[in-house]
Amino acid sequence: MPVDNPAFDLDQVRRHCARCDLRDLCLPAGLDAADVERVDDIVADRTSLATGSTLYHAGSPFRALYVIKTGSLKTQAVSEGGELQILGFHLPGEIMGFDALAGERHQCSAEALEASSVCRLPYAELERICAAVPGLQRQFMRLVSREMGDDHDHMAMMGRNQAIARLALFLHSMSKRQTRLGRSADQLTLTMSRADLANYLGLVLETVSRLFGRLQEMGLIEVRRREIKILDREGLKSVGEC
Amino acid sequence: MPVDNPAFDLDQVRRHCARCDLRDLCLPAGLDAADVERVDDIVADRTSLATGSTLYHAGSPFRALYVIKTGSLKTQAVSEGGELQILGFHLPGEIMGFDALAGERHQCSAEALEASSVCRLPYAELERICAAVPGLQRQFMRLVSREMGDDHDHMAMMGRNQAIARLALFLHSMSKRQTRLGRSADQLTLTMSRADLANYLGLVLETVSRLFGRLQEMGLIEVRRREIKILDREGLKSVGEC
DNA sequence: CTCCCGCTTTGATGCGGGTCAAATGGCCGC
DNA sequence: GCGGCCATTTGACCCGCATCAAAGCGGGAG
Repeated sequence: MPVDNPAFDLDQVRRHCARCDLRDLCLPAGLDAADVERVDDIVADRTSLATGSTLYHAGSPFRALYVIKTGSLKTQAVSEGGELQILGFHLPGEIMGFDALAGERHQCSAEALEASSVCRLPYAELERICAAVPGLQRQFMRLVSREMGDDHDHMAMMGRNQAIARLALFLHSMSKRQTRLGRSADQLTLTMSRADLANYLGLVLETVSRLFGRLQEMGLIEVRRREIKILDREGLKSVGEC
Repeated sequence: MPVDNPAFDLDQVRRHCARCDLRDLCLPAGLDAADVERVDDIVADRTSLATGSTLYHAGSPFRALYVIKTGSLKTQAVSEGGELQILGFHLPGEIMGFDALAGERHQCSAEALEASSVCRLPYAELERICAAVPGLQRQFMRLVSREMGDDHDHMAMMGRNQAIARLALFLHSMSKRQTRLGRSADQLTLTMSRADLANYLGLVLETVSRLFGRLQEMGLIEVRRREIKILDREGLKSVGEC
C-alpha cells in the first residue's frame, strides 16, 4: 500500500507535525510543543496514495483514522442493490474513517482523486493519548464535528430541488473549504470527474455539464475543464438560494 | 424551559441511568456500576419537552449535549436565503448537538415532534470524565459515529432520483432504527408531518402523499394517517433500489 | 506525431414530479 | 354535537431534468 520513493527526502515529509503546514488545522492545533511531540509519536506512518487507489474499503475492519496531508479523496457507499452514492469529497486537514467506530468496520470506501498523502492514526493509541492530553481530546472532537457540519451542508444542498442551486451551493461550499486551507477562494481546481460530482449532487453528469455552461453564460463563473474561476460570488450565492 | 409536573414521581424519571431502559444504547453501555454512577452525576437535568418546543436554536452558544430519553425530535438548518432543510429525525438513545462543537455555537435547531424528554450533559464535565473513564470515551465516540452513519444513510437516500425509492428507503431505515430500540420492526408511528417528511426527502408534500398511496396499492405497506404497517419488507427494499 | 480511449459537451425527446387548485377528513375548543 | 382549522389527499397541467444518442476534445501510449 505505501509507495516509497527513495529519491525523495522522506524524513522531511514523513515526520514532525511541528513542521507541517496543516498543524493549525489538524490535531495538534492549540497544543504545546511537548504534546505535539506525543501526537507525532503515534502517527504510524505517512502514506502516499496514487490517483484511484483505495485508502480503505467498506466492510474492512477498523483500525485507524486518517488525516489528509495533501491531495483529495472521495468516500462512497454501495447499497445492497448495488447503487453507488458518493458521500463526500475530502481536503487536507480533514479527518477520515470516523463513521467506522460504531460498527468496528468501515461503512464506506475512500479513494484518492489525485496523488495524495495521509497520516495514519491507530485508533487504540489515539484513544489512549486523548485521555492524557485534554487539549487533544477537544481538538479531535472539533475535527469530527467539522466533518459532521460538512455532511449537513451536503444534505442542505441535496434538499434544493433546483439542480442549478445545488451546483451553485457546491461551488460556494468548496470555495469556503479552500479558504480554510489558505488557498484562493476564487480559483477552484476540481479533482473529481463530472460523473462523481453528478452522483454527489444527485444529478446525472449531462445535467452537471449543462449547468456549468449555464453558470458561465450568466457570467458567474469561468469554466475550463476542471478549473473553475468564480467571477461573481454574490450572484452564485443567490442562485444557490433557488 | 423545563416542565415540572408535581403529580408525577420525578425521582423515578429524572435520576439513575442504572434503571434507564436505554442504558445499553446510551452512554453507560459497557460501564461498570461505579462508572455509571459517575455519568449519572454529571447529567445536569432530565428535561421534558412539549410538542413543538425547541431544545436549542441555531446560533445559540453551545454548552451541552443531549441524549434523547423518550419521544422524538427533528433538527433543521436555515440557509442564508431562508431555505429550511430538515437534517434528521432523532429517536431515543441518540445523541444531539454534536455538530456545534467545531464552532462553539449550534449550527441547527432541534424541535420536539411529540412530548419528549432528554438528558442534558454539560460538555465541560462530559469532557472531564471521558478522560477519566476510558470505556465512556469509547462509547461516546460510538454514539457520535452512529449519528454520522445515520447522516450517510440520509445522503444515500437523497441520492436516489426516483422519488418512490427515497420513501421506501426512508421507511426501511426507520424500521431498522426502531429495532435498535426493541420496538416492532413492522409497525411505525411517524411523528413528523408529511411536510417535514417531504422536506427531509427533498420532495414536496403532495408527492409524498401520493407515494404513500402508491406503496399501499402495491401491497407493500398499510397507511392510516401517521401509522404505517410494513406488509412486505423485501418488496419495499427492492423499490428502494430504484 | 498519430491513434485511441475516456471524459466532457451538446442535441432531441419524453416523463416524473413540481406547481397550483380544490376537496376531504380529523381533531380541538366551545 | 357543531364549527372551524389544519393536515392530508386527490386532480390537472406543464416544466425541468433524465434518458438516449452522437460529436468534440485532451492526454497518454507507442
